[in-house]
Amino acid sequence: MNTGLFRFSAVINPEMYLKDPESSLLGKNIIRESVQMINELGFEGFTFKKLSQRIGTTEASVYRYFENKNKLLLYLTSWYWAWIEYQLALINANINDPCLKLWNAIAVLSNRKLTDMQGPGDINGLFDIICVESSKSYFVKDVDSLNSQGFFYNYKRIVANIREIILQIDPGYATPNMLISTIIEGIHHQLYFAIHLPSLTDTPPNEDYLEDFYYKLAISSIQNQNNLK
Amino acid sequence: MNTGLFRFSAVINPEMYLKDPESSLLGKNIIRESVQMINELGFEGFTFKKLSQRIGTTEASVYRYFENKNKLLLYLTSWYWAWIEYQLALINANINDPCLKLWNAIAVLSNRKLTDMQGPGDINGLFDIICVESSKSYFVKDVDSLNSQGFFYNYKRIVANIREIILQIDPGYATPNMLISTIIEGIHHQLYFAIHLPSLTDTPPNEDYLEDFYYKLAISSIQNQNNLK
DNA sequence: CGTTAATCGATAGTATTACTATTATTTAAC
DNA sequence: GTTAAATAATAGTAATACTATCGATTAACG
Repeated sequence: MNTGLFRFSAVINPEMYLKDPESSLLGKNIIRESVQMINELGFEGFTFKKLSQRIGTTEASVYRYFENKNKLLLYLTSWYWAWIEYQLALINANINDPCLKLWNAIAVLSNRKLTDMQGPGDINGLFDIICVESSKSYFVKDVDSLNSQGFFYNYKRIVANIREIILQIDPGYATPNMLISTIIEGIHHQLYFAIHLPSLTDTPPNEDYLEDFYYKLAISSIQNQNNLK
Repeated sequence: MNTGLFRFSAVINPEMYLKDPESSLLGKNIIRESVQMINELGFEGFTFKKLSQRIGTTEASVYRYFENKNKLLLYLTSWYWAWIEYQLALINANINDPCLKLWNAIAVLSNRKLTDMQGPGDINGLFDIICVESSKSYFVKDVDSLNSQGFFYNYKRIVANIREIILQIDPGYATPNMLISTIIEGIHHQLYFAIHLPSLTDTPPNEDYLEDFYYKLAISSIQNQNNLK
């Protein structure tokens, strides 16, 4: 619950929707229930028809908000990255140690360090969608067109954001973008593998094994880049 | 061209197909053209109808070989991993240094060190499918059922294979599976990002930047796991 | 040489998906 | 109280993802 005098509001490229889902009750229902249903049915099994039946409206009404379900997925992922940007700003406010900042960032990306301010909607359900379905928003034939329309801007901002932290640790580190995107996608994969394909990951020895693994991976890569033959 | 007296043959779980595509000319056409068409149209745009028109047969005939296009994708990815297992065996035959073995493995996984023995079919086209589409074979609602039927066995074998190399470098390394699956998925992502979302990766400074990055990442993680606070 | 079985092509048909269009009704805005 | 906007209701289309049936061809076997 948000009891404060300000609240989080995601900045989303308006071209992702036909009508702003935040602007009406129906729009909010579309967002809330689509998160639920994508997790229940998987993105392939999810359709606007099923969604409209569940929220007691018609397919045509849903289509007035989103061109198709891929655009809806793009909207959800962009919303998530805006939320992450906000979480990063909060958790690293007034912190100077760049290593701690990196640790915090990795914890936030692992959905572990959530500030007490709750997000609107089901943020855990949304995180599950990010882990399982979000790569389907860019592994598509029209990725270049989507990219030129700025549909991946929110994701890119997070990568740029964490790149600055890494460069604070070592301004000479050569491949910060590769490191960050490897870690982000890695977190999502490992969480999925832990549930569905456990032999592709390792049994968690402790609570924060995931942050631990990726933080150490990052730090050792940064520190060792010039020490290896 | 294979001019030798033995040739590569992939071992695939027979439950992935209804009729072995290797057993007939039509089956081989299905495999060859589906690799082409999935790359041209993307997996979502690819249909059995379009495939059958292209190879001059009927939809029903294609359905006699594969239950649906997801099973075909599973077949293609399994075929790829069998091919990789064979490549790994060749490139690391008679090599003792586990670090060199790891480097070779990462080079093979990056589609860079191909032995002179050509694989049947378009291995580069298949590799593109692996980078872009293969995660869609496990990010599905019925992943657990597919997994229990052994449909990801060939992938798991590669991970187990490279885990042994890592444990040769350091028998005490705690998270070899996480490291390997992170690297494998990372390679595929970075190659895709380099073409379509370049701000999520870094501009390649040299030819083997990708192997270089992931090899250093692996080695520094292995060497440093106990040196960090 | 003839029978049988397997394979494939041809055709047809169904349920679902992914939309688009139209109209009437309700709600909100001024 | 009028006007405009939003939505519900209905209908319809093209494509997708299959399934079923039926001959024609080929191969396998005795």
